Amino acid sequence: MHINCSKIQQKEFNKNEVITTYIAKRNQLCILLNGEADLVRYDFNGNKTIVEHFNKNDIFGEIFYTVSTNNELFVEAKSKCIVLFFVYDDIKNKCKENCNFHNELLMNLPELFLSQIIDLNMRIELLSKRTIRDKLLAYFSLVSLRNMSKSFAIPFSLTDLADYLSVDRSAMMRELKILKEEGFIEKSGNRVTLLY
Amino acid sequence: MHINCSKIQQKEFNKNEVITTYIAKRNQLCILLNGEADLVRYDFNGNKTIVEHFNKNDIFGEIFYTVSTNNELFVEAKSKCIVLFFVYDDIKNKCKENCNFHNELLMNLPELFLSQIIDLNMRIELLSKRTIRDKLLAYFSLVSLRNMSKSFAIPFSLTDLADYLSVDRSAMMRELKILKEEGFIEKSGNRVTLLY
DNA sequence: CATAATATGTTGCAATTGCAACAAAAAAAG
DNA sequence: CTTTTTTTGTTGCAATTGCAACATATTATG
Repeated sequence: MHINCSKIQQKEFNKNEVITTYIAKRNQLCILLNGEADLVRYDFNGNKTIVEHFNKNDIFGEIFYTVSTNNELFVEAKSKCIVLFFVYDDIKNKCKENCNFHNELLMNLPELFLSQIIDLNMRIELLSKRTIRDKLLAYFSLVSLRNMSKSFAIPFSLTDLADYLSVDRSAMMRELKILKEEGFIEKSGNRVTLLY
Repeated sequence: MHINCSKIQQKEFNKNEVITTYIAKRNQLCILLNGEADLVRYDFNGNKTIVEHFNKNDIFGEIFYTVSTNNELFVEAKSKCIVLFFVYDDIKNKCKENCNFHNELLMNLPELFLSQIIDLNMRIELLSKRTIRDKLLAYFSLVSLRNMSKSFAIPFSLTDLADYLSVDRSAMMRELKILKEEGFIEKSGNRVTLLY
């Protein structure tokens, strides 16, 4: 697909490159056309949180954060990525060049936003679990549902999973071990099988 | 405003009444025209979480939860509420009665969804804080920003605030006391002043 | 206004979690 | 194929948190 609108930018990123930093002034909306990326935050204690994990066709950008969070937020490529950059005002107010791209995006906006909301609500359900065990089990049942199988590969390194669940890695490893010992799960490498 | 479409329902609720339960089959979308309400979840351990707190013009409903969460979710009126009930398909596929209401809602959907996303992202930021102290401080700074003042009333009971931050109430009370003792905040009743 | 129900405030104790530090394994880089 | 870097796995210990059980204050309700 060829982009004929001067206001849309398409860029490529290599693994570990920063795709964008949230400055919350430019009203940027991005679409991940290809690859995987993480939205990452470091708080003032140096704790890293993987706020979201993006796959093909996921959207992200400053427009989702108005109130300043005083923490640095940035999106990092986890593999080779192709990203489209829009300015939200050009979508909302209809691009003057009246290009297909902007119009089509405007049509799809509700569906895109809706799937984003669904993702965020699942995220909140995970984070609101009180213990590491409950977070792990909730996360596993989610991935299991997605893959429609009791056996699946965690799409994260375990280090990243801890940052995603917002818990200490070593404490999470300990809990994983206990879950194995108690016969709730089987695990080898990043492959998990639910035994319940 | 008079509703001329037979597919839209408007209902009133008294305090503590259940406005809707999420069954995730009816594709329901609701708009809170008046009052305040909480989206509440109880997990299998009996822990209550206030997932979201809704004010006038906020939206909620099943459409935001597709993947079954196996936990009971319901919306509870915290004061007298007036609520509009839509079915999302009637909005998306354009209502056959071609009523103003559905059309207008369709127009506003992106903005409504967007503000929902912004709310959810702030929620995630709170929940991903590692300690009760950090959750409290992040929450306070949020309310402070909203009210544009270092001094503000918490719009929750403290019991509800604990359920909102997903922490034990007594542990939260303890932390509040320590924050007072260490001179970070002043607090009397549900009125808090930030001293930093 | 009396009574019931709910919310606030407190504490000891046990369980969970985070931190620090390390060894071993695996993956990436040259 | 070596070397470097990152990830996994483990543990002791300290800090944080949750639980249970209260007393008191405040708010609803008849």
